[in-house]
Amino acid sequence: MKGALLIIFKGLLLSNQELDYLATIFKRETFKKGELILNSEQEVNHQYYVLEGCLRTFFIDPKGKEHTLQFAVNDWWISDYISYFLDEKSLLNIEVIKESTVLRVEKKDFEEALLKIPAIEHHIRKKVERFMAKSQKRTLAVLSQTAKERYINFSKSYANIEQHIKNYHIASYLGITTQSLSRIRKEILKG
Amino acid sequence: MKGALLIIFKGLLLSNQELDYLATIFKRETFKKGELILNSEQEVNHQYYVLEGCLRTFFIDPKGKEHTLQFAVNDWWISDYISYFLDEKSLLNIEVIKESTVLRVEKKDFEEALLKIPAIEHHIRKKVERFMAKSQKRTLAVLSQTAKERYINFSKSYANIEQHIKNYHIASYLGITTQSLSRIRKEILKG
DNA sequence: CGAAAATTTGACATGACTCAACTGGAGTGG
DNA sequence: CCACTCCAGTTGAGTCATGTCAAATTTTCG
Repeated sequence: MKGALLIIFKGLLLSNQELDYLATIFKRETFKKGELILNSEQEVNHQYYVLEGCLRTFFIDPKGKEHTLQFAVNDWWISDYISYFLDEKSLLNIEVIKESTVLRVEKKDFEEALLKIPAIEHHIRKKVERFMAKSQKRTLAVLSQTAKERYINFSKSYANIEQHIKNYHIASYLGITTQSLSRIRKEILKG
Repeated sequence: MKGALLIIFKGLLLSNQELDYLATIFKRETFKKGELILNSEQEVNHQYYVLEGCLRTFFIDPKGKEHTLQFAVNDWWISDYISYFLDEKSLLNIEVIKESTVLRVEKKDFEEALLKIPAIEHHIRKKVERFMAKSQKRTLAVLSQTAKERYINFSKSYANIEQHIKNYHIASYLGITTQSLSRIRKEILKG
């Protein structure tokens, strides 16, 4: 567990005592491909750090269509952050795309750790800031780019995970149908 | 200035000494309607806290079309956070929609303050978290809702600012043209 | 191998865009 | 006080990107 913590908080100089304490609040869990590990309608009060694997959060709209908000692979955090950060009822689902090993931490415990260890609060703030800037970039992409442009950028940014995931995962991330994605790919191949 | 700081950091118990220190890093500025207060192509290393007024950040895509990312009114922060948080070149512009009074703070100074006063670091982390969750909500809205639905939700959420802003500001926030917005409104009026 | 799931293809529908013309206020100045 | 201009907003006609529905094909995996 301590090894994993060194990965999460790499760059920080934590004492052995601090690491021991942190080790008590993270629980290692393993999930199989296809599992839905979050689909409550209640507030989400935990998050996961991904050690290994691939997961996604998605939203099911009133018409039943899925929209993927985020993929998470090694060294990413994942949760329903809309619920977690705003203390609202959960809207999102988390699906395990590839067998995954994660560290689960409860909000209550994590908040306590952030208060006790200012270096971690600082580290996490920086992480959330980058997360938020990336989210804004995504909004801009959806607003300003065509489906084809978004797909091309997606392929570049997520080259490493594009193999593991289904086309309908990509389509639902890009905000298009699988049929459109199929046509876009065909068009790109033609040149 | 101290009064303004009490608004920014309301809920925090700051000593007089801390307030004096903070007062040295925030500079009050006033802008007139129509001013463009950010359109550099360099990294953005400052942000604004809005005391009074209304501003927006927008992106101009390669075809010259504007996309509004964020409106900011009283008690909001505004900057090109894509540049500020990711240390990338600026993509965004900030336009003053209504005469505004803001407090400007440099990133260097602000980061120092966050390190010196952990209570502020904590406060700001919580703020960024909510900001990020709202940004994710926006992404979901753009992906899952029709233009009409987005407009209706916008009207509800921003009822207070809808009067001040032009239709083309709203349209560029919703990701549609002014013509489409005009048609949507007509349709809504008909019932 | 065979069934189920995923993807592709075709025909058609539709929401939103583009371009261009028109309307209606808000100022401005003679 | 009217004529003029400018800007925002609206309307119309045609186009285009993407969606829908249904069927065909390919891939996956028990």
